[in-house]
Amino acid sequence: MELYGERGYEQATVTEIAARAGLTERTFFRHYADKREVLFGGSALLQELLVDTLAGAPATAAPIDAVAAALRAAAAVFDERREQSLRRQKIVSANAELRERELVKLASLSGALAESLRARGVPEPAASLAGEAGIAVFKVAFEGWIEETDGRPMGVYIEEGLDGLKAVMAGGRA
Amino acid sequence: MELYGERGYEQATVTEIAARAGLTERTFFRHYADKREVLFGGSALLQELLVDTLAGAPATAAPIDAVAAALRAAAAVFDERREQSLRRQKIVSANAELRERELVKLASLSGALAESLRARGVPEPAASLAGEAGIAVFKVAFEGWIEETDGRPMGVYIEEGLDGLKAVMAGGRA
DNA sequence: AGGGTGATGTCAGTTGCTGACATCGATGGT
DNA sequence: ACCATCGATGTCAGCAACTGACATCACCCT
Repeated sequence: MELYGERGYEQATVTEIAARAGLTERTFFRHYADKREVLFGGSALLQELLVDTLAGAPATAAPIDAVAAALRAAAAVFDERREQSLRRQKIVSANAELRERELVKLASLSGALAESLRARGVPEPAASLAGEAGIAVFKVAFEGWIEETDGRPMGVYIEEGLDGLKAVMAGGRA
Repeated sequence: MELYGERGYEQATVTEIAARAGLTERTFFRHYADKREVLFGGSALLQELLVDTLAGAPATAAPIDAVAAALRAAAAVFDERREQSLRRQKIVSANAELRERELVKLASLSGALAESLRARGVPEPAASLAGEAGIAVFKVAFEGWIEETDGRPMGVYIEEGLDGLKAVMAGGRA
């Protein structure tokens, strides 16, 4: 399916993609809601991992700590698939429509975190804020992890992001 | 241009919209990059307001305080146009493509805040984190402000969001 | 008057995406 | 073994978003 890698996302027509997979265009659209979705199937798994980890955190844990646990679990998964993540991200960031869709997936993750926090009894707006904060940290950490070439695992970037956001919200200057 | 309000976003074809404005479909696409952009023209103004306000904050202000000032300025503008915001948001939230585009605009705001902070000498990743945090607060506050029917101005929701996020990041439970 | 410039119209074409209907292979009950 | 059913796939026709190429027209400047 990585015809996108060869010719770029826009240049690859759905008909070609389907043909390459031995299928019809119509069949493609029965499996994926639209041309973009092919690249975002894994996001549902990520969301599941985040929610499950968050739900598994001790009931006494503060919301931000439960979110942090979820982010750490996610980071571990990404570290296992660095190559694949890199290839995928290269395609996504090269195209506006794909970046747009990525934001939708991130927003969905944020919503899922918030929902999961609410299930633990965290009231609004704290639940939504914690969900958004978690995804903000994830975004910034992921970006750093993808760009850097030193072999630092994503978990390090997550901790850096968590600490950085805590400092910022406490009125820190760096 | 609020043919969207009458028949819903999807039902209104670009040809119709253009005709209603006394123009051609082709001309429409010369003014707007795509069908969605018509509803997001104001976002550039909002971005300008945020950036200018942030740039106008005292050089001694902590990043989060500069961001807070920008959010307060934005809130004031929204309060002046509550009716228009409500009508617009009703259309946007009713359609997935429009919600998607809204996320792009919010991400752009976040990036602009970060850029502006960097110009003040705030290092990465603090600048990006503060930008993301600001937009997170904005999102949650806007949502609350739009849904509620009591006449509380958006500034109140912004303060609530800022305090809430500070509490969350400090390890608070509500 | 004439020439340049920018906004608009016209036209033809590509591509993402959808609905309706046909086909076909596997599965399961009798 | 037979057939009914069902899920996945193919076929076809069509709509609407979007684009490139070219013509036209209004307006301004000299």
